[in-house]
Amino acid sequence: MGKLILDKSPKLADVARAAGVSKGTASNVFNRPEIVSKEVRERVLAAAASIGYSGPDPKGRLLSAGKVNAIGVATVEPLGYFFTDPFARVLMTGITEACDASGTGISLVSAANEDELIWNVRNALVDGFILFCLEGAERLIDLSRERQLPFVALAFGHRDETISVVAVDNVAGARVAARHMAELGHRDFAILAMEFQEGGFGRATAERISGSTFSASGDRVKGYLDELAGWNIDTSPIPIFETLADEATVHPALEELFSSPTPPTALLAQSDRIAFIAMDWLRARGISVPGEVSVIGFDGVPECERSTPPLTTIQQPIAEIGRRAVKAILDHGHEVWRETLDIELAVRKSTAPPPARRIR
Amino acid sequence: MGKLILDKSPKLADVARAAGVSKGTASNVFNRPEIVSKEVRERVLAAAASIGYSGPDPKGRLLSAGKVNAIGVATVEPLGYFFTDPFARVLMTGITEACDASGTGISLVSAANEDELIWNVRNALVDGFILFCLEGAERLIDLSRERQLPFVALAFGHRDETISVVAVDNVAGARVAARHMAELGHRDFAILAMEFQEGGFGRATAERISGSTFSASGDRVKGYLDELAGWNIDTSPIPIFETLADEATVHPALEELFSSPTPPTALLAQSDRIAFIAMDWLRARGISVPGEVSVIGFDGVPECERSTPPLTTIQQPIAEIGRRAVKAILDHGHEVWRETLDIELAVRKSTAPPPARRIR
DNA sequence: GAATTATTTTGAACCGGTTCAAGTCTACAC
DNA sequence: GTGTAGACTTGAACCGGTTCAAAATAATTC
Repeated sequence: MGKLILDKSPKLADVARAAGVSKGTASNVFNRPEIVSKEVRERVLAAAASIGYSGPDPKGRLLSAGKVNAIGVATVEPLGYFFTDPFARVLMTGITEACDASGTGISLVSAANEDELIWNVRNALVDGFILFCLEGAERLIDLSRERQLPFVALAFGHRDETISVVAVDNVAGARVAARHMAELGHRDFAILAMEFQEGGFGRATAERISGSTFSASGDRVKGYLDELAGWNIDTSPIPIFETLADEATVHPALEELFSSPTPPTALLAQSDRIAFIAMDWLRARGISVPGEVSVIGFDGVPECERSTPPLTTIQQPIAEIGRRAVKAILDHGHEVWRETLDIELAVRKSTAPPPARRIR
Repeated sequence: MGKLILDKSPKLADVARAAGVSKGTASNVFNRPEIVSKEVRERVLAAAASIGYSGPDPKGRLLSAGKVNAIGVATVEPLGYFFTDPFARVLMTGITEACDASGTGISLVSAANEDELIWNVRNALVDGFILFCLEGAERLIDLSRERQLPFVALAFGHRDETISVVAVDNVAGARVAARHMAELGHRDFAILAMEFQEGGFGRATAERISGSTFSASGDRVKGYLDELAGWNIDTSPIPIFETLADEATVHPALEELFSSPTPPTALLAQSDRIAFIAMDWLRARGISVPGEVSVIGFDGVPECERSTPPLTTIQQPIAEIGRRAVKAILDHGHEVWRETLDIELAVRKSTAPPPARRIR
């Protein structure tokens, strides 16, 4: 009955002392019990039980083990983003599948504000990062690079060839979207784009597009225009509106477009979200989709099947992107790993030939 | 130009040596720069930059800091559960809100199989656990207790008074559900219950119910029956079917119920999920809801508003449960914290008075 | 110029484990 | 009785930081 009072939770060394063995042996009892003699093993276990020690603290193990066995999924958004955003949710499904299969944990890294994000990325206990590069991609990438851990950027067709990326070919996807519309006979287009540069919206100028920081939006515009040019359509008058994918920035664009004497018959939306907002607005205005206006989205979130009308869109292999990202981290670590996945056209009910009077 | 080759990533000690200061000072440069003289600070930073050191490794800090600054959210399900299950998603929304507000990270702890779950719970780098106790509650609770970290169980009206719990009053909720149906005039009931004991389904016996391991289902049955007894309804013939909340176990129950000469006019479903499956089945059979049969759910997931018809249900404050759980961990640590939140009846379109011919 | 006080810096202890080369012990063969 | 392989154990080094009392240095006061 040595010390009766134990103010701190017991540690491995206490167990070892209580059992009269070395720390090394005590450690083995918990991690490689088979190499310890039965007798000693039981003695150590008994000692552990008697002083209330319930196995090695992972915090201690971590340092020497080096590996956390978890990957961080990071984004510049509040944490709730992972559970509310449709795209993110499907992506997470893919990520979780791959993590489950490999016994890897997931840490959500994110923040409401810049300072916290920095702290969170710097201090996340993870073996690598998957970055949702929706915006603020640069910051996130810089921070991750600082950590000197493997990381892979998603949905980010960045020019920087030195970072790992799993993404789709945005130019090709946009071409497919535009081709679909052209094949249906449309000739009057408008583009509802995502941000080209931080926080911008409104009618977009050519320089703003070419100087886009967020390359996905720039690439998609390029894809649309390249394709349409191939159909002998003069692309220069096609209006391009930059939006933040919310009603506040999409509605004004629509107002402007549909107050024109010759409104577009085909709306090329750079994301499903933008397309949904547009369709809601059109319905509220009594403009029929696809009767008067056809709308095509981009991404292929599950909601496309349930919208009214169901949205024709460019389907990204969202979950697959997630799975590949995990593999990139786990199997390829620090090596630069770049993968481009195929997209598919998913035709639903929001696209049709233009109204007869508008066929030229 | 001392050592040109650096095979391992530099550590704080290397920086200190390179800058000619003590390790303690180097540490201060990164954590409390204000107490270090400008001159020394710059020298250390320069040394760090020159040998490629990018700030203290959180793995090292962890040990002495003690706190991870993250809480684990655990369940006995594959990781994808957090992103696909509607109830879980709303819960996570609440949890993320509270975590965002307090700058706490989230680790998802979960597993496809038992062994992995044990490993994951034992090794999760977290300051506490929130347990989704849907099933396998005991295991999860035992494992968490072993870790000697604060934890709180959700949606688990466990008898064990020594664990922290944030939940709703299932008995009261069920009473409200039954009362609503009774007030509408229903007298012919059937109960579609969740599991009472691991993996069970089919017609449930009284002993199976009273011996239920998963108390939520038992409590809800109790609530239904208590309330109905108060309406002078003989509760003994009310059929109670245990289900796994999937089609495979709900459909047979419905087959049996609706092949009877006097099928129920009121279906008390213990979860929205069960209610949705029931409504789908009824629609497929051409049985009108709520014309011929009224259905009430339990939980209040967002889908209730979009089902056909929209589901009348017992609304749990799901997100609030999540928020409170985080607070329980963060603010109350190891102390036993028990909270019972109020439920609300959400009347939608799936309940109505019984068909005239069935009013007694 | 000595005594105080404020500001920096140091160095050792500590956080809680894991690892592995070297050492001890046992058993069995010759 | 000696040699040797096999089975356990030991103990020190290490993982990468943080912390804080004490020492050193600088600035102020009288």
